[in-house]
Amino acid sequence: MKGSKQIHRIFADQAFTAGCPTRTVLDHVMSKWAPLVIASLADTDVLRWSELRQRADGISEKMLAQTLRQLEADGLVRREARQVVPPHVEYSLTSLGQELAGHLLPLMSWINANADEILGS
Amino acid sequence: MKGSKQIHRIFADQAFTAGCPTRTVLDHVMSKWAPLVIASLADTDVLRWSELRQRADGISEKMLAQTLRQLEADGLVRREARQVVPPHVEYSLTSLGQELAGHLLPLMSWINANADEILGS
DNA sequence: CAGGATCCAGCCTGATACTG
DNA sequence: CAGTATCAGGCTGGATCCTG
Repeated sequence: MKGSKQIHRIFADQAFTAGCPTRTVLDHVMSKWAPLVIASLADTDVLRWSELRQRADGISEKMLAQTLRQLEADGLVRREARQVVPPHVEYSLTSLGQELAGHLLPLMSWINANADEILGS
Repeated sequence: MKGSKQIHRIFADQAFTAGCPTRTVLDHVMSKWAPLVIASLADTDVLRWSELRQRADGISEKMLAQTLRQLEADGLVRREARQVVPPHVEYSLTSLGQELAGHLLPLMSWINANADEILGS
């Protein structure tokens, strides 16, 4: 038998084939801005719209809205709006989102540690 | 002091600001196809072009070429071509690429395990 | 403050053809 | 087998303006 030395058998069943649910979620999580939003919320627990715009440096309002709505629909981010004037909306991670962040943050830390070497080669 | 309960301080220095090297690497690693290519190589050690096309289900030849060249330039993937007819080219992860895969595979495993719950909500 | 609506540029994809 | 070249089309993402 060949290639059985790895622990993580990612492509075992029908995972990560085109159109598969796993692929859909992968595209959501690996989208351009989702990692930054999730990491920001993991870092600070609760953030408002304007704070998220600063953390995810360079994001447009459109993409912040789109990313937040997507993450909320996926049950990864919780949105709480207080009915006041001016509006006050708070975003935070759900427990599922925190689980995800537990895997995402180490990856981003590694990128942070190795970015210069990667681009320097 | 606020927000000091997390271990991973992702946004500590100037990391992940727009145009920063960390952001560039993040975009490479989190691109649409790079995760699938890296996971495929982590799974099977050595793969040829046609095998990679099957693993990264749905990828076009153009994007496979682009993704492989990017990963090779970043020092994450090694390309070895034997000068024979017909051509025989092998792709594998560098040690740096294997390090990355070590963080990427758990994330993808988690996605595989939770995809249905995420999309079902 | 927290978005929604709109328009436009660029990237991605798909198809096809060609090369060593 | 392992790609490169080209072109058309659709979709994503960005910039700007507008609203409760």
